[in-house]
This record gives sequence, structure tokens and C-alpha cells, in this order.
Amino acid sequence: MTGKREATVAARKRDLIRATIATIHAEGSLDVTMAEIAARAGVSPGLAHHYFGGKDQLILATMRHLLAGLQARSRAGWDAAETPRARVSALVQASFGPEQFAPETISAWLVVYVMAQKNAEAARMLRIYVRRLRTHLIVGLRPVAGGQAEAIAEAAGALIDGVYLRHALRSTRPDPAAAVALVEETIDARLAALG
Amino acid sequence: MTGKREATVAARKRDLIRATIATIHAEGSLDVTMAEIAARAGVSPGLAHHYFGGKDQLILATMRHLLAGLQARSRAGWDAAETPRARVSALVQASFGPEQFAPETISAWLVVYVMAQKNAEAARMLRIYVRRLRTHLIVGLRPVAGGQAEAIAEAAGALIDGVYLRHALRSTRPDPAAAVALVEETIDARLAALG
Amino acid sequence: MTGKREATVAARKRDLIRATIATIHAEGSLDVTMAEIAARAGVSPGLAHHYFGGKDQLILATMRHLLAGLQARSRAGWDAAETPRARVSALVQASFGPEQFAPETISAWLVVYVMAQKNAEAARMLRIYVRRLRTHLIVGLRPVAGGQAEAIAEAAGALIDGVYLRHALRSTRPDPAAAVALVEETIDARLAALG
Amino acid sequence: MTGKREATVAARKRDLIRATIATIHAEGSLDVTMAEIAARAGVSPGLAHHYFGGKDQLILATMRHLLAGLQARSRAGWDAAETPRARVSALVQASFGPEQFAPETISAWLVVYVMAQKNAEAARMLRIYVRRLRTHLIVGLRPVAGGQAEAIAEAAGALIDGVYLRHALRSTRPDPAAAVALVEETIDARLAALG
DNA sequence: CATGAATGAGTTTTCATTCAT
DNA sequence: TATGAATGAAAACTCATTCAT
Repeated sequence: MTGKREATVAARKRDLIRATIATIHAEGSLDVTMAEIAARAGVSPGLAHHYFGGKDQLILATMRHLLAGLQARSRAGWDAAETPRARVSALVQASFGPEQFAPETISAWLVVYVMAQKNAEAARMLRIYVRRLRTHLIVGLRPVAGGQAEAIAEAAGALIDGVYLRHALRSTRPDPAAAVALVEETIDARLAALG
Repeated sequence: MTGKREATVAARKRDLIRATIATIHAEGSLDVTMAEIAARAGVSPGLAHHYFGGKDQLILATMRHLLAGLQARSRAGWDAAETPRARVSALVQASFGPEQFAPETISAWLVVYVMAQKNAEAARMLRIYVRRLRTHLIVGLRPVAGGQAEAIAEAAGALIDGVYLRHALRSTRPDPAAAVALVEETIDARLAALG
Repeated sequence: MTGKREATVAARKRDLIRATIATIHAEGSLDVTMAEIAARAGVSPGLAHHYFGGKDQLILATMRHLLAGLQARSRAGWDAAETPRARVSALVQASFGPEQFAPETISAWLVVYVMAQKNAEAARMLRIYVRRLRTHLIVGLRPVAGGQAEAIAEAAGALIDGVYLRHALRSTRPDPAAAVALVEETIDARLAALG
Repeated sequence: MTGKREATVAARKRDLIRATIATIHAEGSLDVTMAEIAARAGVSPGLAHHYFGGKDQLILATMRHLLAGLQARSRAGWDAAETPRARVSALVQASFGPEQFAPETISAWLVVYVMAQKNAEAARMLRIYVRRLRTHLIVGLRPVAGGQAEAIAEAAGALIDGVYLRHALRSTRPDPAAAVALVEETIDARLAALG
């Protein structure tokens, strides 16, 4: 009985987070109203509050959801890879996975960056993500790039974010393969330039 | 007579645009009030409306100001450069010039990307900027990169944007030299990988 | 459950419409603020918006309320009357019924005419009212006035509106009986002049 | 020198009053801005203030202009008429003279009635007009209507105002001849009904 | 006298949040 | 729990009026 209820609550929360992403994409900014999100999730405006404690909390929860999804994908690919270079590729591919590189998610990411400008918690979470990606890239690159691992990791990380940013402008469907190729070719070139 | 007046008006407008950038940076988002901007510019809230016709128009004017500054710098560097490769470097350096790569400007750029999600004019202007940078990069790269010019231009453009985005998170002073080096090294690596 | 709630909502809406009429009368013009109306209705300023969607919509709803009241009265009198001439009288009496010819309503009518100058929907509604009154007057007058029915209907309609307009200026209590007499005597005279 | 200046001042004032009428008509309400009126008159917003002392004063001056025009016409017709009945007709015709019955003037009249709801001076002026028209109508009607002169004057006055009001709704060009006929026929009928 | 830049008070409108049911 | 009616604070925007030039 409680179990079922809790399941329902969790489902509602998930619905609300999904609705938040969808609404941000539809609206194109953080200027989304709780009423709009709630309506899209099929619940009352009051409920969103009740569950998350406020708009900021809901946005943060959404952000956590995005980061968790990205991290899960990264970890899975990382664990499955067998060489350092393959581990780096796994991180790149995770960034452009079907769920992460969807137009809705891209819009949400952009908004998350904006939110991080004023919300300490959002900034903290985003910094952790950036640092973690950087650390993993370095670990993966060290065996093949040595002392240049940091620089290449830096470039690769910025490049991934840049590709996201540019797709925020496009109306065309994002092409994950092209995005991956762009980043991979750049990493390869920088590695080749070492020798 | 009129001259002096017009100069004053133009000066006030410039003040307001500068105040807009400063306020966006201070506030960290597009959620800045006209009153706040006006106060920072030392004018009444009503004046910003009077001059620009509304908040959106003021933001767009600010955007135009940023793009114009960037373009002026790019053009100057481009014209002064003597080799194709040097022209490409000029574009990169223009992107990270002291005014463009200041924390205030970085915040404003981020906001502009967000605005472009819902404002058609903002999207149009941003797309023109992206296209122009791309075109120039290709022109500069063609002699040295041949058929790979497009791919490298794409990577370089995304990288520049990515570096900006990452600095939007940092509280430390942006380091133009490091940013330029990051991009230049990547371009060099990709060019080297061709031969 | 819902029934009670809906009743409350409908009641609040009615309150707001009544408050609109009262405020227009007290203020003497369309220059009434939503805050003023809301305060008179005992609700928050935001609620009027929530319910009606804006000031214009609230005024239009008020207008609809006035026209509906007038029409209900007209129809009842019309149906109860047994001769054509009596039907005409019923229309005249409806125009000067206690609710329609109250000072508050008179003020509101004047404002409605002004609003119709710029608001298409208001103009449409007012034109429908004028046309409907005219049509009914003609139907009632035809058996007794023949080909002169149109001209007399026109005069009677204008006279009713003129009496309203003149009472908008007076501070004294409107006298329905005198108003009815004025119009009736004129209609009688014009009918008498036929034969 | 002063003469010329004063002539210019008077001309500017006249321009402003005409611009006020035109703007009220164009805008369809009292919600006209000083800036709009001034622009239409080809002067600066500040000048309208300087000349009239404020918006209310300008509107009142406009009202005075309308009433003066109407009265001049009435007096001229009255003086030229040779029988009591002809004097009454002169008043009716003055009300529907080409300048008075123009769409612009009709709009302005409506606005004047609205203004009289809250502005004491406007109400006073309008009441004087109504009383004067009434008095003159009675004087003209007395010889032919005896004790019924008051009642007929009342009806005629209300009818004139009603015809104006109804034309405020129409988009078609007002037809002075038809308006005069409507009122005249009604007066004739009421006079005929006496015998 | 004339301008029009500038002000700031006043109004509409929006929306996160609360709370009675 | 869940609703959605209601609030009220905050923001954009308007415009009569002022005043330095």
C-alpha cells in the first residue's frame, strides 16, 4: 500500500521533471511557469510545490536528472571499454547519446548554465560535472598523451560543450554521429601531433 | 546645437547598453529589471523604454553592440594579417580580445544564446555571426587545409564557443592567452594531421 | 463538491462585474483601475485578471451582462404583451426598467459607447443591440404604422438613447415613468400623424 | 510685432484644438496622449502644456470650441428665422451642420460627455448647453405648443443627442438631411397631436 | 517663446506560493 | 494527499508634466 503510493509519488516526480524539460524546450528559456509545467505533467500547480518545495528545487532536480543520466551512460561506456583511448571515446559518445543530444535536453542544458550564474547549488553541480569529465578524460588520455593529457582534455571538454551550444541554435535534428566524429577527429589530431 | 543633444542621446544609449551588460553579469541572467539597468546607467526607468522601446529591444541592441565589437576586431585583424593562416589566427584572437573575453561580456553572450531560443531576431543575428565566422574560417583555412577546411572550421568555431561557455562557470579571471593557445594548438594539430 | 466551487467562482465573477459597474459610476469613466474594481469586489487585483484575462475582457463581460439584462427584460415584456402596440411599449419600458435606468447602469452604458469606438468586440455587441431593438420596434410598429414603421422605429431608438445620454449628466435620480412617458408620447404622436 | 506673435499663438492654439479633435476621433477615446496631439499639431509636447496649462485644460478648451461653434451657428439661424417654428428648425439644423455633424466632432462630443462625469467644469459647460438649447426650444415652441412646449422641447433635445450617439457607432458618413428630417418630423408630429 | 529629453508616479499584468477544502 | 482558488509582490510599460537649454 505504501509501496504503491510511493511508486506513484516517484512516478509523478519523474513526470514533473520530464515536463520541466519539455516545457523549457517548448518555451525556450527558464521563463517557464510552474502552472505550465504542472499542466504538462497533468497535475495541479500546488503539487509541484508540494513535491519539490519550490520552483528552484524543481529546476535543480531536473538538472540532477540530466547529470545523472549523463553519468550513468558515461560509466557504462567507460566500464565496457578495454583500452584507455576507447574509454575516452566512451565519454564522448555518452555526451552525444540519444537522450543527451535530443533537442529538449540541449535546451535544458543551456538553461542550466544560465541558472548556474546565480544559483550556487546549480553552479556547484555543474562544476562537479565539468571536473569529473575532465578528470576522466585525463585518466583516459594520460597513457597516450602523457604530459599533454590535461591540455587535450581541456580542448575535448570545451569542444563537447561548444557543439552543444551551437546545436541550441539549430532547428535541424542533431546528428550524434557527426558530433562524435568532430570531437574524435580533433582528439586524434592532437594525439597524432604529439608524436 | 542639435549635435550636442544627439551626442548626449547617443552617449546615454551607450551608457544603457553598457549598464545592461554589467547588470546581466552582476545578476547572472536575463532576469534583470529595467529599473536595475536604468539605475546602473544613472537614468530613470522610463528612459530606457523611451530610447529602446522595451526590454527586448534593449537586449537586442546590447547584442548588436557585442556583435559589432567582435566584428570590428575580427575585420581589423583579418585585414592586417598577411597569410591565410595568420588570418585564421586573427579571428581566434579577436574572439578572445580583452573586451570580448571579459567576464561581463561572457555572461552577456550566454544570455544572448538563451534569448535566441525564443526571440527570432536574436536567433537571426546569432546565426549570422556563426555563419560569418564559419565562412571566414573556411576562407582562411582553404589554402592550407583543402577539402578539410569545413571540418576544421566547424571544430574551431565550436571550440571557441565552448571555451566561452566554460568560462561562464568560472569565477577566475579569463586568460585570453590560454584560450587562444587552446584553440590554436587544436587547429595546428588538425592541420598537421592532414599531411 | 465541484458544484459549490463553481458557484463560488460564478458568484465572484458576478461580484466583479457589479463592482465594475459601481466603480465606473463612482469614478465617472473608463479610467478605472483593476485594483479599484477588485478592491470594491473584495478580491485581490490578480484575481480579476485570472478570471477575465485582462481589463478589456472584464469590461466586455460587464457589457454582456448589461445587454443580457436588457434583453431578458425586453423579451419577457414582449412575450407578455397582447397587441403590437403593447409590444412596442414593452420594449420602451424594458429600456427604463429599475435596473437598466439606475444611475450606475447609465454611467456604464456611456462608457460602453466610448469603448465601442476602439474595441471591435464592443462595437459589434452594441451594433447587435441597436439592430435588434430596431428590428423589434419595426415588427411591433408595422401593423399600426405601415411604411412609416422604419422611420418611427429609428426615432424611438434614438430617443431612448438620447434620454439615457441626458441622464448621464444629471445628478438627480432618474425618473423611469417620465422617461417612458416622453418616448411613448412621441411614438403616439407619430402614429397619430399618420392617419 | 506683438500682434504677429499673438496671431501666431492664437493660430497654434487653434491648431492644437483641431489636433485634439482629430486625435480623439482617430484614437476613439479620451485616451489620447499629449504627445500624440502635439505631434499632430506639429508642435512639441511641452508647448501644449505651456499654452493650455495641462491636458484637462486642453480638453476643456476643445469643448469650449465645440460649444462656441454650435452656439454661433444656432444664433445665426435663430436670428435669420422669421417665425417661431422656423427658429426651432434653425436650432435643429445648427445641431446637424456640416462641422458639428462631422465624424470627428461626434467622437469628440461623446468624449465630452464622458469627461463631464468626473470634471466639474466640463459638466457645468455641458449643462449650460443643454439648458440653453432647452430654453430656446421652449421659446420657439411656446407660440405653437403652449403648455406642451416643455415636453416637446425635452423630446427634441433628447432626440438630437440620441441621433448623435447612434452615429458614434456608425462607420458610414453622417447624413445631416436625414438627421434633420428625423427630428423635424417628430416635432411636427407632436405639434400636430396637440390640436 | 519653444523644444524635447527626462522623470517618476501610476497601471496593468504575471506568477510563485499559500491554504482552505 | 491533492486541488486549484486566491494572493500579493514584483516588473514592464505609459505618459503627463517639468525644466535645462
